[in-house]
Amino acid sequence: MKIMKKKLLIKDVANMVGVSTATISRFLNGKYQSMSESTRQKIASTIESIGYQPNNIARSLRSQESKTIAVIMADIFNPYSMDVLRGIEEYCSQEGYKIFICDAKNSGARERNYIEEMVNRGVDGFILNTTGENDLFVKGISLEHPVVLIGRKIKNSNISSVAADNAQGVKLALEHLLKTNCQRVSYLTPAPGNVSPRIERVDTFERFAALSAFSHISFECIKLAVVDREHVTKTLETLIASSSQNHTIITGNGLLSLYVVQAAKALNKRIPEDFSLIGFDETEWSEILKNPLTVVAQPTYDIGCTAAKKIITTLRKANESNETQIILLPFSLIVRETA
Amino acid sequence: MKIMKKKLLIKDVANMVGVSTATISRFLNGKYQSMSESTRQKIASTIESIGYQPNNIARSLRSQESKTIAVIMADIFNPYSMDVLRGIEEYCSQEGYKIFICDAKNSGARERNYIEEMVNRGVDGFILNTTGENDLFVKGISLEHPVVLIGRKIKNSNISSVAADNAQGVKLALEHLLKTNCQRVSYLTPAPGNVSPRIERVDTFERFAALSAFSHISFECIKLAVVDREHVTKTLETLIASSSQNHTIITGNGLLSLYVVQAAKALNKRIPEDFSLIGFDETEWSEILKNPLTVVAQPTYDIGCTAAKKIITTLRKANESNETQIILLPFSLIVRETA
DNA sequence: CTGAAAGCGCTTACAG
DNA sequence: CTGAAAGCGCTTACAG
Repeated sequence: MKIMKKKLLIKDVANMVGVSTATISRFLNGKYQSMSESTRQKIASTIESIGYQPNNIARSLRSQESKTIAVIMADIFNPYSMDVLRGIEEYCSQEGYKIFICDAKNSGARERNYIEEMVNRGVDGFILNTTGENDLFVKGISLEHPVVLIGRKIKNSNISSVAADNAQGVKLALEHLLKTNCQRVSYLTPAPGNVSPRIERVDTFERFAALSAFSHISFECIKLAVVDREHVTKTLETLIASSSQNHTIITGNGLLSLYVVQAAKALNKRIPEDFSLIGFDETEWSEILKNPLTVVAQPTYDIGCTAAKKIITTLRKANESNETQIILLPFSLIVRETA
Repeated sequence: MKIMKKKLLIKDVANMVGVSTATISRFLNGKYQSMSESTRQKIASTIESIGYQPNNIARSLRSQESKTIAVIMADIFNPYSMDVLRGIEEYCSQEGYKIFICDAKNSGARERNYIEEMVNRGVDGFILNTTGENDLFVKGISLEHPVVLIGRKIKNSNISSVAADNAQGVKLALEHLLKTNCQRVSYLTPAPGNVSPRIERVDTFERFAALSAFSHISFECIKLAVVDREHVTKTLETLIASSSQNHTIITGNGLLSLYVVQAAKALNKRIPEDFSLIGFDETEWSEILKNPLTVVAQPTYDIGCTAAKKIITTLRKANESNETQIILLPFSLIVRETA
């Protein structure tokens, strides 16, 4: 037996106060200058006492804004994504925005579906950690809706983006190696495809490899078409078989770091005794390894906050200047024991 | 320079096809029986070719349903929550529902705000991993909106819930210990407060402690008012100082497991040489420890799917029977090396 | 099988 | 400072 206390409407409030719905609406939207102090107070106390809350669906339909932002992540279950989301969520909720979180599961098709669905749900803007498979489509969307990209860029577009400074991150890792007696570096990365940070890092590695300061170190980039435990184990096995002394492996993300640590265990290799390891991205477990993991960490939480701030600022300035910005945030090196 | 291609409306489609908007609307809602085969086809091909997509805000306002479910988690950044969310997301998206994910950050006040906000945004139902601080309020909500609880229960209510079977989980852990020569068990848990699974586990521990089969083992429950690394380290230090032989610590969640492992490292204690450890909840890093962690794991993904299924079924059956269900899913024991 | 018309609950020019 | 009225983009009884 459901006791449906009838939902209160704006006209109920209007009747109780003895004014029109227009005035109540003005109150709800904070337009206090356009009403007398006394009506203002009457409305305030009435709403307070009966606990009226406006229907946001109706507000959105009429005002064409929903105070909602769609956040579409390429892969939400990556720890990187989680931390970024935390930043986005915190900033948005503090500014009165709600977020739709969508997981593209690394599929361009899913990503497109979500974007369309969110347009139809009237979100005010998008924060996109794009799969890299929808550059053209996303450019199109950005002409009609505010978009900020996180972690990934789209070439030849004027879409704002917030990301870690990959060139600086690679530099940080390599300069650290210069202080050791490292003679060989293998960078393990998922196949870059059209994913901008992966491309940037590989490019930076290759630039450094050509530098005379690094001439005593041999470089290689290993691009994994499939990232799972089995493939990483096989790769590591080959790598170690051919291993010279003072070999450092750099892993392109937290998942790869995890797989390498697992693979080393399976192959009975010790880190750093048998090879050194630097991971991109901080992980929950970095510190609890027998030898804690040395890591080059992104400011994930900041990336989230900054992206949220950028989109909300854009929304507020509406059709004003709204300049494109590429915001780069620095990595930090956390030296522990594996390198 | 924004090129706003004017958003297509239902009346545009109606004009193009040469029927009324009512007919288009019927098509959109799949009421094909109430139109001729030929209009149906004309509408289908027109919509397809111009790429019309209905405005969901308007649909929601009019039809009073939004195909949206609010998921409010006590603490989203708990790995447990993440896995449950994955299950919810997958089931919902497959059924055409979108979800709002909210993080109460373990605050009852935030939880209440989110619930109200979501009501005003017209969600069709709630999946709640409640903080335990809003039992009365949630009961009230459940009279007016479909609610399913996950992981946590509300006493004296007839709200459906999906959770792991805590009594069975504790049993699993303790029966495993019976096979070792364990003589002392310390169960580390966040202070139970009004959080049902914590209470259930403590109760079960105490029931078992009283059993003759366990009479050779001494039991204690340690309820932590604050859960952070520092407090756990202190607790562990005390615990170990007083330690008899064959001491097993059981941790009440993944975060506690992490802190205990870190604390052991800091205190220079080895697991399982100095004490054994069983963690509630599987973690990403269980396998990469020097001695991989023995764990009692919840079927998190299943919990999510099951909860999503329950709420969607309820929504579909509308005002039908809609029976209250308490669904208990089993833990599984993963024996590794720490116990 | 199809359409005219009312209405979902708000907001906002417009007029006073 | 305030209200009457139109309208956001759909859906749905009702009538035919």
